[in-house]
Amino acid sequence: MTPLLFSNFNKHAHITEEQFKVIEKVMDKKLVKKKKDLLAAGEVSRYIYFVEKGCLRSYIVDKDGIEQVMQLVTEEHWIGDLYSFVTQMHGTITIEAIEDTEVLMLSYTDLEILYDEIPALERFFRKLIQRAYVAVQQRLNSAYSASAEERYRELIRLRPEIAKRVPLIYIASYLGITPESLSRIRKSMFSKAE
Amino acid sequence: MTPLLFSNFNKHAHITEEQFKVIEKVMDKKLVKKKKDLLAAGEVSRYIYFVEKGCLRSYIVDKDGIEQVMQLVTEEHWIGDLYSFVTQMHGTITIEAIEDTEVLMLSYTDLEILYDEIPALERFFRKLIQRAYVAVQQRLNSAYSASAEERYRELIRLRPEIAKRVPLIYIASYLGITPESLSRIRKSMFSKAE
DNA sequence: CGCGACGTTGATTTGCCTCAACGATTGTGG
DNA sequence: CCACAATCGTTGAGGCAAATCAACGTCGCG
Repeated sequence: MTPLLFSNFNKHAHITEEQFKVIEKVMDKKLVKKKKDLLAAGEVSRYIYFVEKGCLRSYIVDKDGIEQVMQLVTEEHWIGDLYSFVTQMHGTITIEAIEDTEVLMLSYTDLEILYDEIPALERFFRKLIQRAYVAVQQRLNSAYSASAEERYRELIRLRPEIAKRVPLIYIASYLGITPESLSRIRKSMFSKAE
Repeated sequence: MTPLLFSNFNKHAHITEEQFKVIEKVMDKKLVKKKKDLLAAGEVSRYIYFVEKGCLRSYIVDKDGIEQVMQLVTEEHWIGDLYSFVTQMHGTITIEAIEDTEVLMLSYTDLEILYDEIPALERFFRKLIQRAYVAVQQRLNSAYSASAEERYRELIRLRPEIAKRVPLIYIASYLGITPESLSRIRKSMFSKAE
């Protein structure tokens, strides 16, 4: 029994214990050591992952060879290369553990079957992706209209646990700035007694 | 009968004609004149909209009073303030017609009922939002790692009809740049014989 | 016709990047 | 268990892409 996952489902949907047992049966646990990849760019992503313990980042490598962090995820959140997962084509995203991490894996083929068996599961993921869409749209707005310092303050406000746990180089990349710039921003924020 | 909507549903789901008739019955048509609002910031968005004819933009006004265009949408696409729609809280997005436009409206309350009656409809919107999520995530990556000119070229490549139909001021805002910068980018692109 | 919306051009500024160097930790193989 | 390397964070100097501020031409339309 994995209570974190059960409560996660029931935050935004109504999955019965019987339904949950069916889902749980097809999900395997996987451990990922710090700095190791859960998914490598170029692979077809056959799974999406629910984080039970630890911390992960997903990133792409842009045309200049720069890693661009897309997601920073801790316990009780889902992560994956959604493009590759839903199309079952080769992906561009790498997912790497920032700490030793435990995830539960849900495969594409199992999920397709479960969607037909358990409509509440499809509802859950529809709502999950709705929220993710709204969140990334807001990040895009910030990228275009807020300064680097404002984006960093917003991250601290909305996701304090990320700001604490994740090395600044990944925070910087997630905010679309260089580590040097983030360092200077922090310096000026602390000297301004804030 | 609205064949555009029926074919749109069946691009990524399987909606029978009987199911479609049920959906169609609750959707009203609305005309929006050029420059008029379909949805104003501050309202609760009770509808999502399918564009049958015309062109719309959605935007927010940022803290400095600058309009930030979030979506540019033409025929056979959906638009809405998803945050306000799914939470039924006050929204921040305005939707305005760029041309005289005809939309079909689907209300929150009707959709909630239809989700229970027609699981295929829930599947359709799950997939629709999945694609929207992937697209906006890619825009975010571009915002952080591509130049303004690269983003503009990408828009022309991926959405040529938008680049043709939409005034440059809105294109610029959608790309997160000023109209002056877009003008200079276009000048240099054309002089470079491309 | 006159006015607002749209697009362009020029001069100047600026926020963040690049490049370079250097401590402090952490981890690891000999 | 220690030496050495890699990772992480910081600081400084200089550069650049795009913003800002200002002005102006054109077009469509009420």
